[in-house]
Amino acid sequence: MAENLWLTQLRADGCRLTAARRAVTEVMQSAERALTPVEVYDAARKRDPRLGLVTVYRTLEKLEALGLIQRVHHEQGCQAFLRAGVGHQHILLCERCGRAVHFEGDDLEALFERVGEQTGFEIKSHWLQLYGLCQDCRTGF
Amino acid sequence: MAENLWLTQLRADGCRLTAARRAVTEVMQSAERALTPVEVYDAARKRDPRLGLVTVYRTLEKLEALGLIQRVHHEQGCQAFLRAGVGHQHILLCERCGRAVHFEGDDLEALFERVGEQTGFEIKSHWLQLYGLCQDCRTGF
DNA sequence: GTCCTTATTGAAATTGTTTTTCAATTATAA
DNA sequence: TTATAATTGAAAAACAATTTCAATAAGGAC
Repeated sequence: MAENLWLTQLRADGCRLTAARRAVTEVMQSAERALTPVEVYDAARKRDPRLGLVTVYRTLEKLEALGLIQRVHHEQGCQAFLRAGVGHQHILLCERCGRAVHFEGDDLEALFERVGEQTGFEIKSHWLQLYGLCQDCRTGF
Repeated sequence: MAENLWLTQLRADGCRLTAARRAVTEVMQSAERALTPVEVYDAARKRDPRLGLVTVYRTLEKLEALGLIQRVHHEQGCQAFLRAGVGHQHILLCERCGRAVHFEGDDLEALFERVGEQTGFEIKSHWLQLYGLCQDCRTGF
């Protein structure tokens, strides 16, 4: 019953392990870039051809609720999902191929303090995303 | 012909100044928080009751292209617009009332350098948004 | 001010995305 | 193996955004 971590988590949450959930889970776990629901649908149907788009939406919602995937915001629209980082991590996206990488270690406390003083706001959380060119896309292709 | 800056910019871009554009412009210029196209539509119709939603979409698109408004990304969905900041500014949003404030002066160069080294990416741009509670929402209401 | 040209408009239709409904299916515990 | 309740896919509905097109009106020319 060699289950992977996400399936174990789903089960711990009281979910049944179905072909649909396995397919969506595998797709999301192995994705190198953020995928839209339709992209997930297309990819997952190769593993489970009977899969419906509705189930993809529902499964993504569940995975997001469990913190296993996260939404990625692009210039136009924000309906793409990527496996979540561990702990407090942010995303770095390649502008050319879309590859997504997590990184950590932003130290923005000083910034928050200053902005808080200037604006009167109490800063609660933040959201940082970097864009650039990945190694492959920099060095030709 | 006391035109304000946005209308002057629109005209400079070759646009005609219509009631629809005046209405949408006024709404966006005075908005304290990010508004969705439908919210803009509702507010702008108080100034120009004949305004259609399609025109709101088109006008927002134009204003965004001119850099006068910008998209604001929320947890769920990213179809809200706010007047743009001047120069390199970021947004700080109140989690409770939605009020949006611009701030500047993030110094993230050191972070970019380190992340670039670690990941092999060439960092091109970044995107930062802060969330918190504004003064009013902190001190009761 | 009047006329003319053409950008702009609103309504309707279209397209695309997400959610809801519901009967059939199937994972899982007993 | 059976019972039961979660899960599913298909269809329909709701919602959002875009395209089409004839009517309107802004603004330059006179």
